[in-house]
Amino acid sequence: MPKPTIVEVARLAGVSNSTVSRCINNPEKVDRKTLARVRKVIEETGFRPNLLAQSFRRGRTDIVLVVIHNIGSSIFSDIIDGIRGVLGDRYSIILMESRSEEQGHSRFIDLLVARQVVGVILLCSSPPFSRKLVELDNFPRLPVVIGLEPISEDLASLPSVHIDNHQAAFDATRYLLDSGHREIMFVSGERGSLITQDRERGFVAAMAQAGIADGAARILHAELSIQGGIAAAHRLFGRETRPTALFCANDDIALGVMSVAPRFGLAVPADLSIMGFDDTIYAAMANPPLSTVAQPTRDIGERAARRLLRAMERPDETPAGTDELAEILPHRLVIRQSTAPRLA
Amino acid sequence: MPKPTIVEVARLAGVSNSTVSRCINNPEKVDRKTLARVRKVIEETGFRPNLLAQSFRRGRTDIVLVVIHNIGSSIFSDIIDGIRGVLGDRYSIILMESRSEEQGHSRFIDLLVARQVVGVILLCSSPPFSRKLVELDNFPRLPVVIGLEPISEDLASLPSVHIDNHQAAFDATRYLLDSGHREIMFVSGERGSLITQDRERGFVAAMAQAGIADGAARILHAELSIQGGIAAAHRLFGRETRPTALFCANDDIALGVMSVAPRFGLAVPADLSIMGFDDTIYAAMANPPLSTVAQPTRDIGERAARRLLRAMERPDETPAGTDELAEILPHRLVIRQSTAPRLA
DNA sequence: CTGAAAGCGCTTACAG
DNA sequence: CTGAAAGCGCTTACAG
Repeated sequence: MPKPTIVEVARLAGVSNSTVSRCINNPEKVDRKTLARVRKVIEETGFRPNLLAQSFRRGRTDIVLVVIHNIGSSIFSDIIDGIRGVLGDRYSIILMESRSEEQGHSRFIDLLVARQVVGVILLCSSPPFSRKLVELDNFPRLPVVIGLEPISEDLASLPSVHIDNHQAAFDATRYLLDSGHREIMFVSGERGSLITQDRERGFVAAMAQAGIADGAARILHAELSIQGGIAAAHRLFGRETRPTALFCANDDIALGVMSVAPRFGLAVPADLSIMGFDDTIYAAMANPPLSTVAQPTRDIGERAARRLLRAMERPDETPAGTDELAEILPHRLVIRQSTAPRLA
Repeated sequence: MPKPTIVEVARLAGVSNSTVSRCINNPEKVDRKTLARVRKVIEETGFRPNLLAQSFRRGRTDIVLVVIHNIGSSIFSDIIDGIRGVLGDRYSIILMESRSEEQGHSRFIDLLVARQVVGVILLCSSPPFSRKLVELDNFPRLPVVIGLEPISEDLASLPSVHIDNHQAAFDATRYLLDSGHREIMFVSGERGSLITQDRERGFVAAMAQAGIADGAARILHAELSIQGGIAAAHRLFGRETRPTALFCANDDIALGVMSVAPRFGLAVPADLSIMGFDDTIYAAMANPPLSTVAQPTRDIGERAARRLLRAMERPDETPAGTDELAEILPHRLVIRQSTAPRLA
């Protein structure tokens, strides 16, 4: 048997389509008896409105798109929990990996332009996305909020929720300096992203404040992954002068470095202190447990979702008008056993 | 200015809506000159078909839903790469966490019933999903393929792609036995899932073959996470007789156990051999690197996608007719340094 | 190769 | 509180 439509329900209940529609969407506007009768028919027939038709007719869905870099990264898990907690009941959340865009399987723009989604939370604002979004600005504004990563230049007008990456990198570097280290290097992320730049400036500033002027020369770029960390370690430990402390742009890089260190005769933290970033669940599992910079992931998700909610509910309101464009959340140094005072 | 519709394009190009529609969907059926003219207008106006209208009209989308347990788990990353490689150009892939279902933010059924998706790949077939799917069977069949986990009883009629979990657990246990261990325990997953049962039977069988009859008594149930491993370790190491080897249902459990072992004075692998499951990227990073059972993740993704493709393209064909319902892929023992022969 | 026409399943003013 | 009617933007036989 074919799926029942609203027409069929109306016929069986002896009312008009309009009334059935109201029973679904505005039950308070319907007479109690009518409502009961219609609901009974809906129950009996197993009718469910065709969401495709509904969305089409209304010109909007109730789907929020959350873009992450890749699903393998555990840091997104908490953020998305936060998002779901805020958006959960009213909106569906679909996930998209920005990675897939890079691979050329691009549905992103289709989703947006076709108004298949009502809002977007960008948990990564890497170049391919930002450019595409900007190219879209001749289309009606779609609410977009950036979480986790600070905005790229392209997206400077969008609201965002993230930590102060400059300060976080400054604090982490400062901690290593205070532990007596001088030969510190920063294994940073991919060149060019704003988040990377922020952190690099924080690193350089902390080094400069400690009287080390060539901070910028002590920055290495790596892919933000275990592989990236391993590759960086090989470049790093092959040199004549080795650092005594390493600050890494994320925990995966730090774990990669840590796995390679023994092969170069380096013990962590005796010979080499390592500091990560993100405080993923694997940081605490490392041996030795990894010191790192924690971000309030769940909170980032919740706040990003709240801002998106506001933007979706009041599309007329200029985001800049409400409050600060960027919402800055506190970070926290988590000191474990991968860092230690420099041996004299 | 409002978004142009097909009507507007037709007017500007001096043709009918039908022709514009053909230019988009069946350009080969349109005169070259006409096509060029229409395409020019499309270009100039920036027209893009409203996918919502398109999908509604066609009664189908081009969206495939992939359900994973949670995005924090790195094992899904490769699988989804595989899926995307096969499905990528023709279909959009959206991800859904089954976790969110458990939290009650259920959009799953809506997505299916409303035909907002044309196919589903279930990378977890835990109870809430399987039950809901089964309840749906009065609705038109939606192509569904199960990957990674073997089917649950509820979903016995669906095609699936996975390793032989019974054999894999048997092989892993056998390896520990061959290394001289007798006091082996299996830290299994949550009770009741079919994949767990398969592995438990494999464990018991290997133990029995080695003359250890009480294998079933040597099974512990844990949540498939680092936390689960930590909790299991506390239960386990508090006992009087401690095992000399542990086989864990996934790498996260193994890592959790490994992180706790030192607190009980247990060195890995000297006092305790630990074997994981899945070979996630973090297994190789552990200290000592974790021995584990590798699944051909990318291949699982690709094959699941191919089966789904076939099911979507030939909806009439009974899945059972094509070939075996379950496609079994080879697993592989990856022996690193967390396992060692039992000390005499 | 092209156009006129019907229709997908809903929602939404509008009138009563 | 309810119904008749129009219409959202497309696609698809059908006729020419």
